[in-house]
Amino acid sequence: MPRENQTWQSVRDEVQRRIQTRVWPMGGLLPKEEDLAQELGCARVTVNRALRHLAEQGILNRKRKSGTRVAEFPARNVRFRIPILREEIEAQGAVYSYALLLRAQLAPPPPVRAAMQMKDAPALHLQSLHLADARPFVFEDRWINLATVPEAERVDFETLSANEWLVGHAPFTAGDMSFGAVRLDHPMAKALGAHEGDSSLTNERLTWDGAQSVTHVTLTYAPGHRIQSSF
Amino acid sequence: MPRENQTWQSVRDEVQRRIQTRVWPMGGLLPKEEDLAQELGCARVTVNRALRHLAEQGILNRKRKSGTRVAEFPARNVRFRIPILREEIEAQGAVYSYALLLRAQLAPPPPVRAAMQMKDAPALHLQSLHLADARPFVFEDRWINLATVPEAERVDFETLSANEWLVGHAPFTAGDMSFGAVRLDHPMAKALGAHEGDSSLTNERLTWDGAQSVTHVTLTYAPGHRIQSSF
DNA sequence: ACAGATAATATGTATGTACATAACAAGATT
DNA sequence: AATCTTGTTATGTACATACATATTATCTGT
Repeated sequence: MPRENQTWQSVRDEVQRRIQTRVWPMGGLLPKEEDLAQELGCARVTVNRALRHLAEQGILNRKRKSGTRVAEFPARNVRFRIPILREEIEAQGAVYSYALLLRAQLAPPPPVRAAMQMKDAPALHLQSLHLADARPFVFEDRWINLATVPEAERVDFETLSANEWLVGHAPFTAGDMSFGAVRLDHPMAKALGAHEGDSSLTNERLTWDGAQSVTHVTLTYAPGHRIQSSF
Repeated sequence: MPRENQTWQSVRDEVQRRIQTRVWPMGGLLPKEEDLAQELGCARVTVNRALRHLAEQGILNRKRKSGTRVAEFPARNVRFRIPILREEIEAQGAVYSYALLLRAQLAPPPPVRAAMQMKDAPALHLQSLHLADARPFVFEDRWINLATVPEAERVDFETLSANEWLVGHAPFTAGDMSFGAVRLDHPMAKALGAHEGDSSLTNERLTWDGAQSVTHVTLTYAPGHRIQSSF
């Protein structure tokens, strides 16, 4: 029996076409992989890969035994690329620079301490500014768990940003990230070269190495900054 | 020759472990799939799947012939699940409700028209509010391209939100999304039950069906709202 | 020396096959 | 009826193998 040598991408496209043209309505059940493979003239594994890909994007829901259905509400999974700050700035053709504003060693305030799940041990607190073409781009407020990364205590972070040092020295296994908006208070506005009361995008990250927290960062972008993605 | 029946997940974990423990330093070259497969006692395809997965997350860079390297700057791809508003609200245990504030048919303002790449044809303009437990959750400002979705003209959107109607009636093939922050002006603050000058997270989406734009939305969340993700 | 053809190589993917696993269904047991 | 057991089924994944494709390295003729 001749196979027509479909690629998994072509299967994906055909499936998407059938969803768009309502051949398979929202919430509807797809034929099983085996039948689909036979109909399209390819191997089941090829269909499997295509469907798995669409499921990862949130377009299909798959469950063993029950089968594959078109997602009722296409809660698409949008992916944002989160580069290191130097890269983000240089990618837009600007010159990157960095300034350390504060370096202290003390117990973090309760909310941070709770989020990082650490005892009342001291942590390293850093505040710094990342600039694009000498204009403030983002303000970084960071806590580093010295129980997890003791070497950080001996780094001065004057020339190398914690952002980059940690990437090279503190591996992590998992993390959480969130975006929000914040009204700039006077000192933050001053640091960012903006006006008090301006609105900024903030990005909060918490990383873990196993069960131990590594670092907690809050990035406050200069007003007007957006993060983008395509899907 | 006995295979040890590795799963691709176990290969992924082992690779991640070696990256973390600096067995394979940042920017370093990994052995080729074939060798790795032999070393770990599994098939090359299994290694392929594991490495492909890590590359998708931005942890590895792969290029034909050149091989696989540990990403210099681990620009991890963070995925956000973007559900329909009703789902997002009900998922947090609140009662969903919706109110249409404005419905008009006119040519969109230049920035929107440019983004949607439409002539000076009229579009459908909708403003509405989505509420969680009767408290404003997000303000929606939407333009619908009537050249692409003419049926929208005959829908009143009084009870069914455009958010949900479009999901069921206007398929799209691609889209862009961005997040930003905005300072609330007086009318917007009033609509959201907030104060003028408060800071809100905004989410802008533009969807396409092939070369034609479908809809352009700006969501303005109530102050304090954050979007989250794990990685 | 240089441009263009050619070979070598690592990843990418398609196939047939086999078995694992989750989830539901139906039947057996209490 | 409630619970436990046992099938059945569709997806999930592992393997050997073969070939495709992109990219680099090398050779070759001028």
